Amino acid sequence: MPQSSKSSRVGRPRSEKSKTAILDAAWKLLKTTTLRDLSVEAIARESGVGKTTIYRWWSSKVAVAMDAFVEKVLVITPFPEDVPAMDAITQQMAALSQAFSGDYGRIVAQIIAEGQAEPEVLANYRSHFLLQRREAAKQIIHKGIESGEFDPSLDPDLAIDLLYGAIYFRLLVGHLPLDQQFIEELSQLASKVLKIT
Amino acid sequence: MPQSSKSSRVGRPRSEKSKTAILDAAWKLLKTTTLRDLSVEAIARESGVGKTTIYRWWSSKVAVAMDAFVEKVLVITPFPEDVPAMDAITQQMAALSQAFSGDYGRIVAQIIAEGQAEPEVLANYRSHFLLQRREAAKQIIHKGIESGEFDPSLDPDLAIDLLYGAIYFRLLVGHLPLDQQFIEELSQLASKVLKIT
Amino acid sequence: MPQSSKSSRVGRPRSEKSKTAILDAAWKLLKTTTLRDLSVEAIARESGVGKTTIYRWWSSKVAVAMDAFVEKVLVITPFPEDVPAMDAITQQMAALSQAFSGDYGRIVAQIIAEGQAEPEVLANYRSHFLLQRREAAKQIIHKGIESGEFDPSLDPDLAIDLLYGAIYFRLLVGHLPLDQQFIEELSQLASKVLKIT
Amino acid sequence: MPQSSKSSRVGRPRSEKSKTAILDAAWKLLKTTTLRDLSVEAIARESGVGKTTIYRWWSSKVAVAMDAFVEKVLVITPFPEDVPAMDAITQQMAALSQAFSGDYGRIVAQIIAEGQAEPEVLANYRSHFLLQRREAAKQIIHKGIESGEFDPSLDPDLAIDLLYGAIYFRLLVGHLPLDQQFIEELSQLASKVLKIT
DNA sequence: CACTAAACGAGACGGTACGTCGAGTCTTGGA
DNA sequence: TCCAAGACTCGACGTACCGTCTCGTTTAGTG
Repeated sequence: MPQSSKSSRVGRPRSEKSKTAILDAAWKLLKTTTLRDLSVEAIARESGVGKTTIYRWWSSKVAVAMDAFVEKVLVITPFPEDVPAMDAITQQMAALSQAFSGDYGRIVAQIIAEGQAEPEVLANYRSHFLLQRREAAKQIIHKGIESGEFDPSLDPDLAIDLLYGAIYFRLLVGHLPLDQQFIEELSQLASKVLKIT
Repeated sequence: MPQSSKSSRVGRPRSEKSKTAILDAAWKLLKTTTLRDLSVEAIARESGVGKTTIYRWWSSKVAVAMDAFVEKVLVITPFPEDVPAMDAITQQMAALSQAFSGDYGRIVAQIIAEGQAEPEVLANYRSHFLLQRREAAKQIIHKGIESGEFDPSLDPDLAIDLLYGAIYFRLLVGHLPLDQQFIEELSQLASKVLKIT
Repeated sequence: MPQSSKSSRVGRPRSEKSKTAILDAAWKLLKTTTLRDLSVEAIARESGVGKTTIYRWWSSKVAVAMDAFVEKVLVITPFPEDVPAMDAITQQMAALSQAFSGDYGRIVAQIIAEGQAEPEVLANYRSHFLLQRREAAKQIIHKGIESGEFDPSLDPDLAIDLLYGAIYFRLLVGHLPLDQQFIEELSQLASKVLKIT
Repeated sequence: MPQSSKSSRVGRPRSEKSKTAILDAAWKLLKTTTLRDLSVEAIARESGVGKTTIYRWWSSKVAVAMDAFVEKVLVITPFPEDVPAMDAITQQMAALSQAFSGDYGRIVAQIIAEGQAEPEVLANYRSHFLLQRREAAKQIIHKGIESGEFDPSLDPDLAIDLLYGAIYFRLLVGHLPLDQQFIEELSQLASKVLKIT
């Protein structure tokens, strides 16, 4: 996207003011309605921007929502460093569960929901958020295996799916809460999954 | 809703023909579009029924879809009986993964997706599908604990969230497929989660 | 249009209230703006009616304007009866000129203008207004010929085009006013055109 | 606008290339669409010119169209000289009718149409085209009166409105064609209007 | 057997949002 | 200072569905 360097340098440049107004408005609206009920029209109204301007830069309301989301919450839930692999995993899972139990989670859930009808949205979610976190998690698992802490026969992808799948499952289906007790028990069970038996 | 017994017995009774026409039409449409793009208007058009009739008996298109879904797929993926607990679990997970990798899965995913904006839909999903299967799974886990096969310190809910969460995670986020390899590895890892170490 | 008698009698009947609200609103707006600047959106807003309702019954804003116009001014400028043919013509021309010098004329001019881009509009104007008046005028000319008052070699169509063409010319091009002097001189010149020389 | 003589001589001079590109593009587009459907945007696109440049020199698309029109067709339908007044009139009317029955007429009609909503356009039409022709016609009528050919009691303006009004009437309302028969009968009737009885 | 009352199909209703187009204005860098 | 390019706000377009509202028409049972 940042075709920075040389590319088209003629014409009026994109207005940063409009861009941030749009993202701010989207974010503000997202906090009070569902992504489902959000509309491009409302974003335009709220941000004082023409609808055309939104459509010029984003393909749909969900794309706007995703960008707004990225801007606001990108830095959340990093993996801790310089701790044993097991601790890094459990601490990050705890942080994610925590984050998912608030606004952050509600919006992630809605993005994944919209993604069921728009594959491109889901693909964006994966490439913008999920994959890099999975990569980080895999690194840690590998480190854990190398240090003899984790079971070398593990498939890291599957292990991640189990541990994080539990979090997403509760987030999306809502049959049980992402509360403190969940976090604690999950950490314990994670040991069983990851460590050598 | 089923004010069965005594209540109002006067007036024209509900038309079974319309009911099935509606559910059939909904199901047919669901196979070619998304639940998102399904509309009450289209169901009415397709089934040759007045919109009013649909709204008289269902609160939304998702409610219709869920009923259509129930009618068609209720009997899928039972837990096998008279086998060791571990086998019962893995066989059922395999069956569910299999089912989720086709139309069944696509529609479940869309129902959960719609549920993000309509809590009542999600509640229906849980009460109509999820909970009874979770109950069955818990029974089996308890049986496994009693027989000394499974770890008695397990929280069955959490164990289920890990194992089935992995399936739902892949179904909803689509980062990896619900294929044969997944099923096999999942079964192996399930042992680690459930059995005594 | 009035498919009165038998035709489709199912479904909710058309709302007379909406119909008149639409025509009233259109007429009101026409008095303060141009037909060009009139919009379906504005009519809907002003009449408190959904846009769909307008589009259900009319093909464009001009069609609405024409109907509004018909409703309001259909009865204007009839040919007087029981007077000599010459007087009938001149009196009606005077009445028309008068009418055309006000709102009535402004709107007729705009309808004809819109008609330049939409042939169907022009066709409607001709069939709803023009032709019946021309027929009436022809009748009178024939009567005048029979009574020996008018020149029997006249082509009534052409004569009408000259006399009324002058009125429309001034209306549409605006180079000279449709004032009292015009009316008087036109009446005199009409004699020359119509009578036996 | 033509601040001709001395005024600001600094800065980049107006590009003749752009000017002709604009007028050519406008004319080309006019031949395939209506003036109504013509847009500044399309002219800019077609001529490879910035919209700003068009707005810098013309007030609207109609102004451009009029200029394009002037450039292309100004020299049409002069009054013949050195013939009897009656012949000069009828020959010119014939030529005008002829011209009006083709592209020329279609565009004139559309200019007058646009003029209903933009008075300035109509004023331009009158000053650029109509008035000079009317002046010429009046000259001829006066000549005819002086030569004893025409009725001295005539109001030339009114006479012109009758004769040319018939042509404009048919052009703009389209109820009858501007064909050969019309031209012939119009010439005959013109005699009756103009000559001494 | 007539009467009542609810369900039915049809389809019109007031709305909201869609995604697009063109209007006229503004803001760059280059000529 | 002009020009092309192109981004800007604005307002209207015509369409699709929403959920509600009449209509006239079944289709039972009840009196």
